[in-house]
Amino acid sequence: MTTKAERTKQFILETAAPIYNEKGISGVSIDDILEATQLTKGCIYGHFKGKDDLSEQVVEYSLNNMTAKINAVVSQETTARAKINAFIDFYKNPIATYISGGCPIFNTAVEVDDNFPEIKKKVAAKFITGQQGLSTILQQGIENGEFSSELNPARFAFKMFSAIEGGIIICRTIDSAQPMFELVNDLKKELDQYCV
Amino acid sequence: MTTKAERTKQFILETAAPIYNEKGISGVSIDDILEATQLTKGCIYGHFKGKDDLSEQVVEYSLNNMTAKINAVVSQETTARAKINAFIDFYKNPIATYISGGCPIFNTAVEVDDNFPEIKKKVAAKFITGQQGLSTILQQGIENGEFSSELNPARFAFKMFSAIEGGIIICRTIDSAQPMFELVNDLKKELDQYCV
DNA sequence: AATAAAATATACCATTTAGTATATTTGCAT
DNA sequence: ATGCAAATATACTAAATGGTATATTTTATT
Repeated sequence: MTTKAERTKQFILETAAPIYNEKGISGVSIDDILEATQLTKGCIYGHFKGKDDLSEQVVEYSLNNMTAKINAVVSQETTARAKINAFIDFYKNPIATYISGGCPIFNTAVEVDDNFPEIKKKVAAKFITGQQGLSTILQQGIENGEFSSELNPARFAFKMFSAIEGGIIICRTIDSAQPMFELVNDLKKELDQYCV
Repeated sequence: MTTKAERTKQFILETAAPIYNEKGISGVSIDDILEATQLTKGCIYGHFKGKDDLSEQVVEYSLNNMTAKINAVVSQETTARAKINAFIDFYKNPIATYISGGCPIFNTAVEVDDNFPEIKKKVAAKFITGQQGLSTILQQGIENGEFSSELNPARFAFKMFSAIEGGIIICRTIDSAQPMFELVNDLKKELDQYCV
């Protein structure tokens, strides 16, 4: 059974997550969170040591939430090809993103790069496990005969992930989803070339 | 002849640019700029209306500086192929970037997405002209027989640019340039396929 | 060299922000 | 149902931040 405090903390994390994703860590104030949650300082500071702690936990929540969602979508599929397509499709709409404000993994990566070493480590870990996950799927696709051994799993995974994340950012900035749809098709076609 | 004020303003922009690129607009305080420039508030506010104005002009300076540098590098080459390679190579080192802190176009894009509509417009314009520039180079490459007409200039340009920018961010976060070097090679190889 | 205008420095103010001490309310085991 | 501990609210403080009014210095023209 969940205690009241656990539920409140969860509620804070859930409510703060999109705000952090939109405004960025430096752009969020405690008052923003108070207003959104309709809670008070005493309550927030009862659950978090301070703003740094709050930021760290909110970002961690967003990262975990995002990767869990991706894993859920991908693991529903059975073939390697279908898994990769599911991954690509998960990201295909750059405007209406899973969590408002774009991909939290990337948004966070850009911001913490030079200034938040602790959070940076967490994002880096997500990149590495994500990259490994995609590589493994592609590798298994080669092993079970879906893909030709010409395919380099790690390199294709990196290129695909980079292009998708970069594409999202460009599309969100120019307010057009069209290039992303084309990109998604191109990436699928590129993988087609390795289908035996 | 440049006046003292013009030189001071230029100095402020130059000095502030990497700070903004590293910390982000929301992460920079006026005091950061005062400390870096060793100037005083009276001086800063003599040149800029306020923090918003300063931010806007610094970002604009960084964007223009970046695109001018890219243009310089690309326009030195004569063939379409060499121009594209020059573009790719310009971005190939994600750790030691032209301006400290990564690509200012992308860093800015991520931050202003939801909160700074005026600056967002400027970044969007850079994306669009950049995309057009690359497309035009590829198109001319087709026309002069360097590339096959199978190549879709706009789509290849978008994929390439997205992958490069996404790759930079991932590499900077995981503190490794290796995947970027591989990506750069893969992109060049991909373009090779269209060489006649 | 003198001077007006432009540029820069100094000293201050108001607001926002993070954080804390303490009071009050609420949850929950007995 | 009651009492205690946990959770939340209130009221306050200190520091940081953006901004301004005014004084001083510097630049450049005559």
